[in-house]
Amino acid sequence: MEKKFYPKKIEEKWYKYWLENKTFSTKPNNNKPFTIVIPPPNVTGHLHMGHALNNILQDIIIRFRKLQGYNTLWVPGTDHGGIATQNIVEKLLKKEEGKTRYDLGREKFLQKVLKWRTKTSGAILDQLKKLGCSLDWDRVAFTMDESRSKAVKKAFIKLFNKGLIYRGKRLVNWCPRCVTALSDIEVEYEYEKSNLWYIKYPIINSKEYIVIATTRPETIFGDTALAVNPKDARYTSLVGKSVKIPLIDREIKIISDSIIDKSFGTGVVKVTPAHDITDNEIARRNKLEIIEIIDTNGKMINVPYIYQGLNVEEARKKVVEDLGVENLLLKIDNYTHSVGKCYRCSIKVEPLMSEQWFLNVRDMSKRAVEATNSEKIFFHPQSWKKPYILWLENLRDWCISRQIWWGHRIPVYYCVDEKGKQTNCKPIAAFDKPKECHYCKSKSFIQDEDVLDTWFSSALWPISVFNWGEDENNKELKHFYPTSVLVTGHEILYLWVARMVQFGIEFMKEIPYNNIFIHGIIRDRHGKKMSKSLGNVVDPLKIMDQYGTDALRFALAQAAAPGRDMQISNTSFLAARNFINKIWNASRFIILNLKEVGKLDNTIIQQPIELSDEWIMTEFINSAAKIKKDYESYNIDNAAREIYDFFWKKYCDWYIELSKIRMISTSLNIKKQVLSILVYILKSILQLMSPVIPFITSEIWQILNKNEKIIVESSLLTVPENFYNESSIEKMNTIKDIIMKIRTLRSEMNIPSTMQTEALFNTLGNNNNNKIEIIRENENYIKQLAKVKSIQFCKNITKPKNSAVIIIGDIEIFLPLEGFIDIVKEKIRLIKEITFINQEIEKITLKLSNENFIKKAPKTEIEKTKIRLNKAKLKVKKINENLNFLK
RNA sequence: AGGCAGUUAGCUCAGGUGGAAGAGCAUUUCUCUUACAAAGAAAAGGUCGCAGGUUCAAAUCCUGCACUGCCUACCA
Repeated sequence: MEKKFYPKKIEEKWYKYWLENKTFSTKPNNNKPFTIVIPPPNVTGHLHMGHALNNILQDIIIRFRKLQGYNTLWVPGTDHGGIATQNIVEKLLKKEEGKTRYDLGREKFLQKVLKWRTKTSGAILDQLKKLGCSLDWDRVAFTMDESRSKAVKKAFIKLFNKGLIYRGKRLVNWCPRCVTALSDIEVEYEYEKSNLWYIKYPIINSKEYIVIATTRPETIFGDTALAVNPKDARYTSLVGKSVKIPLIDREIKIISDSIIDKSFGTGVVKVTPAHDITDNEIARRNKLEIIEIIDTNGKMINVPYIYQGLNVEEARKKVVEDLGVENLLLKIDNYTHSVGKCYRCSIKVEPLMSEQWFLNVRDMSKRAVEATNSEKIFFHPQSWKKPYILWLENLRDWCISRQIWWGHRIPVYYCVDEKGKQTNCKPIAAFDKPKECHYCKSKSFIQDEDVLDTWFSSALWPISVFNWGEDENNKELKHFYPTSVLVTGHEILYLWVARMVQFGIEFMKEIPYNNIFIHGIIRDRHGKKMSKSLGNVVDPLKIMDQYGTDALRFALAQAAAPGRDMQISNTSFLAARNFINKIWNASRFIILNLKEVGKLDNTIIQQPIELSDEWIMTEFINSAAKIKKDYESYNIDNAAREIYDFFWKKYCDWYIELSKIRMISTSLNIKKQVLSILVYILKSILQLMSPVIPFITSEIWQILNKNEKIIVESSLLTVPENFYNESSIEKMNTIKDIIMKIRTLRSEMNIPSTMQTEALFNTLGNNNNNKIEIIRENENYIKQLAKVKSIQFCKNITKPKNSAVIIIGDIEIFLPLEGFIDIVKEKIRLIKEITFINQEIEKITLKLSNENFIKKAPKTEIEKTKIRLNKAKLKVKKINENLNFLK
């Protein structure tokens, strides 16, 4: 323990130790469980700052609860990441072999993905280890392993048999690039500059036109009506009439629907039910025909030959051009609107008609809302509760099928006849291919081609990790479920969190967690979201190498106010690293001194014998209570700040410095006494720090207690409440104030630090024995920290020659500074102080002369103000006296 | 369009229940003082977004506005 900089090597050493000793492996025991399931990162993923933050916060919570004696469990795992993973492997396939997944076929392609995933999935888990995460590595789960697959099938079959899962042709969000349907929340909306095209539709049997405004002229071929608001007087006479669709001359009717906004565009809307959600609803209400004109690859179909096969953009250009030629384009406005994009590939989503599987979530949502309203689930911060409930209440059925290959294949089987043709029998949901159809006795079946939305398996995560799929009455599930808290960013609140609640209630009759801790997003120092395209990504692995894992953890913890985004930059990591180093060095000081006194029974705290002892104990008791409360209420940032403040500003700056007086004592007993307190507080604060900075605290703890349990497995030391002494804080403040004022003076007078001065404490009047008593008792402190060699006490003397003065209440402190005092400087200093105090006096006098203040303010407040005024007045008087003396 | 946050020192942020503006980083000055120069001591730096209101008293409570960010939405 010689080095002045803390050794980073210990991080690897300690994690290895924890792994080898299975420190984080948990079995149900008699203690109260505290459980967290990890938000499983995608197998494709590599650790970014967001992961680091998310997992560090979980780790902090788990580690703290372990210290408190809970039966803690944090379950690790990874997600198969459906579309995202398939996309990556497809790209790789194209690059390496120039092939598409169709060239390989389903089976071979899946083998390829599996092979790839075994290669990569270890990486992210190793990175979690590097972060120090106290996950139970005996329980690594994967959303597509056997047990999780069983859970998915089981859940599907239950829902299917209950009639909640159904198949139907509906308008869905479709990604033409991923060639699959997406759920409503997998679409991200972005603003885009575009145009509003005003198109003339000729009215039948008339020379008139009716003009519509649209952002999608290419979809006119799919129009099956025009719609106006029934209350729109401009058009009432036209409702019921027919118009011709430009370029194809198909006739459609003008209808009315109250959803139409009179003030938008011309107040007339072209209705394209097959490719617009609103239009689809209008069509349903008005029983309109649905004509599909865009296929699953985003190409035009069922349109005149010249447009056939064009993609949407090309078709738009051509249609606009042709409308112009026909003189049916009235005008083009600039227009900015939001367009939906695929959350996986950012390609524009096309709403289109497609046969998909849906899950009816109405009842589940209702019960999820009830659970929140009845306060079974708490949000941290609370502000997320409202949007969460609102979302659940407006939820539409969930499109759960995807037209990709990587994922849980829908466990639905259709029976086929001898010719291999699908029959009309009811499809069957089952774990395995059925033996025989109940209806037609056919023995051959085909399985549904689609796979399930990744989030379907994620929604089962809190129960599937406890092997619900295999046995829903197993001991572990009963013990660890419901889990204690879910820690997540708000970006997957709906995608994942809400659905876990729905499924938890559905399958376990109980919510999956009691608390939802939502943290913010990490931004760069300009407040921008970190993204690859912006090139502002900070790699946590690099930060760990550069500053150490503890520093990374501390910096993130300190910034993680619930629900608030955080800006983080190198200076935060630097500051954190310096703090870690401070801990190391302070511990070195104590350990070096411990060696000198030999063995110290550090389980016994000796009685505080002087002010600083009482003070640090009292401060510690206060801080410890705050830190614990902050950990428990997910205010990790506050806990980190309190730790920093207590340890550095109180323990190091004052207590350790003051302990040196006794440390240089020749009496072993005196040394032992102060060391026992130093060690007790060090050990306790190390414990309280250890959830945030597990490595350095483990190392120091072990040096302090060679034969004891490691800090991770220790129990929090009891706080000696009987040493609490409120008055010590006030007393200590008096001493600190004096020391700081002397230091300031010395600094302003440029007194060399090597020079010790004398100090005269001059008491004014008679009624201040209390304070002077405190100073008398603790004059050592002033000598030690303010570089004062001797202190004299006197009463009502006038200022000695060549000395500077400090006035604190009714005590004057004279520092004789023969040879150092600069009379001019001292004068300027005193005058400056007087002007400052005079301003204060003015303010207070004004306040006290306010009749209403005297009448209405509480008496204590008036008293306080009066005392302040008197003190200020006295100070001015004394400074003036000193000033006169200088003349 | 609606909802929710935020706006305090140059930067990043603290400031339960209203009673004299706080920290870290950066800056300046001194100090390698026997745990720590990745440190210590000190200084400087603020009309608490703007405008009203409630109150004896507002950074804090209320109303409006502005800007920033996020979420939601059937913006044709």
